[in-house]
Amino acid sequence: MKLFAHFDIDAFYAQVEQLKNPQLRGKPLIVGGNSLRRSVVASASYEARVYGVKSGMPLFQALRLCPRCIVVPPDFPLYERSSRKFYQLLYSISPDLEILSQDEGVVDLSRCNLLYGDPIGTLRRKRRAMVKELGITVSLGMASSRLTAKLAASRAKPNGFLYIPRDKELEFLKTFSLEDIPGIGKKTLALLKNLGVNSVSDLLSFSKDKMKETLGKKGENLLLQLHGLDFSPGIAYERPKSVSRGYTLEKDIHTPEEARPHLLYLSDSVAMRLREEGARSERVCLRIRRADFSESQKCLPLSPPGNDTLRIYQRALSMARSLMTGQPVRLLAVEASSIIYADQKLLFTPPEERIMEAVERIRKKFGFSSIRFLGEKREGPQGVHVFRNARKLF
DNA sequence: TCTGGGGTCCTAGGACCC
DNA sequence: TCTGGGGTCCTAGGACCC
Repeated sequence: MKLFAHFDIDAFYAQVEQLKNPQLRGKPLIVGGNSLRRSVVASASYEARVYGVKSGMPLFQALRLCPRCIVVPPDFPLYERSSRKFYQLLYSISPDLEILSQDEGVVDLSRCNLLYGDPIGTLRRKRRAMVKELGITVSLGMASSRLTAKLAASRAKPNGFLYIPRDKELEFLKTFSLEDIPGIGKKTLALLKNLGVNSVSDLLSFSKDKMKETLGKKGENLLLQLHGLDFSPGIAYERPKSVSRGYTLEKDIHTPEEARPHLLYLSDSVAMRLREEGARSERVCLRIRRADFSESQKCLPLSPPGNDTLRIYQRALSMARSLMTGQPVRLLAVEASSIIYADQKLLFTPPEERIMEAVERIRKKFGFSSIRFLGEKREGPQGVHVFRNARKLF
């Protein structure tokens, strides 16, 4: 029998911050970006959600709803460590595991019949043990399909458990609105409404061919998943296919010259991440977002494939020269894609990489900021100090 | 006071080759 | 003269997710 257990950490970043700093516990907390003016809520504690604060909401708007909310900048390396612990606990349940994000994973229990006589009861206990072990709460949804298990976990939040038996699944799915279904975003929702599909019930009775015709492969897959007919194999872990770094600038810029220090910083961050992963990239892309929120992207091959800061930077700068044509630009992002890992052998090592190996050794010994590229913008868009005066602004 | 950052997957169109 | 058909690769852009 098919059975999936979908684990989802509640308000992940906010909970980790509250675990780190006990003074934040029980308080309305927002984890959010580096700039008060131009960032959004990355995660909000349940105490903050009471005020209507949601992730993705602009920070200034969230603080208007909840002036007594405490804002903490994100500490990604810390969340990374929590994630790894979470993954290990999932893996100990079964290696038939798919990691979906930093705070979500689904275990396929279909082959665990002999191991767990009563999988529902066992997993329920395992969730409680996991909460104790991690020090943060996790919700668990169980069902015979991935999609239903995920929705069950979302319904169980926070700190809950929900199992949907096979014969109750369709009924359960119909209690959700279309926009709650993963894969249905703004655009798809509008398309569906145009077709007269206004509810999950409507969608369930829609023909597969018609879905394929209007929404392509995605629509077809969505329908299969809703009917519990998704047989794609789970994948425990895949190495990243692309690595990118980008940020919104504190102030709009207009020329490639102004972009230079940012591009050098972003290129260096991307290159460092590639080296940490033992990876090289065959393609460098630059993405810009203009003040009107329109975006453009350009890519250039990196031949031979590499992970050195300077060659990535040179390409980013040359693309900036063709992309930036005078309009105000608010975001810059550098991406390395078409990644080759060290175990996929290269014919020879480009000389630039030997320089980077030396840089790496210096940084290891004397710290990251001990060596920097000339003209590089070392800080992100802005420091953290702004939050101390946040309340004065409202 | 407009609207983050880091990813994945899919599609459409053009170039190129036989 | 008046111009095929199919496969593959590359690039740009769009939609979506947490």
